[in-house]
Amino acid sequence: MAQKNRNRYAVTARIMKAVAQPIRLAILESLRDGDRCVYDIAKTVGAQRSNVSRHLAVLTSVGILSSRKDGLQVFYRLETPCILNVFTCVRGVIEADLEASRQALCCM
Amino acid sequence: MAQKNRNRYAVTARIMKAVAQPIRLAILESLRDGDRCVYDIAKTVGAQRSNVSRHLAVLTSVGILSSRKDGLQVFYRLETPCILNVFTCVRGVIEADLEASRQALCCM
DNA sequence: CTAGTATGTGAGCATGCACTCACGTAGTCA
DNA sequence: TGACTACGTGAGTGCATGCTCACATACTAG
Repeated sequence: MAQKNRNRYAVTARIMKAVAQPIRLAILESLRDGDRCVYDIAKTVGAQRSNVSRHLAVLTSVGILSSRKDGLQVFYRLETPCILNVFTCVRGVIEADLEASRQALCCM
Repeated sequence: MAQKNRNRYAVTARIMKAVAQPIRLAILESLRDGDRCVYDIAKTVGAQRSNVSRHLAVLTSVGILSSRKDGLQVFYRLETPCILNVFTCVRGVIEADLEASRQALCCM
């Protein structure tokens, strides 16, 4: 049971780590509206293509993205769009932080 | 605008990184039902107290936890329980992965 | 076949991070 | 005051990770 939980935490952490990186978050949002090729993603995100290629590999390895080759280009696609919900989750944390800061200021 | 997004991604990634770690996920779940002291958390999670203490500091620094001193003990509390929703988000990804594997097997 | 383009990848480097050990600090109890 | 307890933290270590450069690969167009 404890072992099962440990495993569950490991898997969950692995997926979250794949997402918990600024460039990779940008990549995910750039794919929100449909498939795009590496060159295109790199331009939007503002990073080097070789670097973006590695990030895409990480996201693909945990099953969040899938790729499809079309001629010279490789198109990446959001396989599990539900991952974008983490933005909402984290937004909750950020807003709570802001609220806490506001309260702290009010009481001074 | 692009700068603003970059900043947003950085903040989001920082919070997600704070959570994307097996022990810290275990800590969060152990606090689901109420405040607990460090010694207690360490016992549940199965890690050394000094290590747990550091993890607690990380989670506190991003505003997810808050601490309260009571005599010898320090009690930690889930300040933003909504962060537990990430478990649901990631569960979606895991289940999609499983489904994909199943489909792949069926087609063989 | 040749030139050119989009992508992936090995190597190397710098940085960050998780973990442990040992010690310091703050509080309790006799 | 002195022994004990819960907690935090500096220092050191080993490993993971992000980035870049250069090159290999796969495909297209002429």
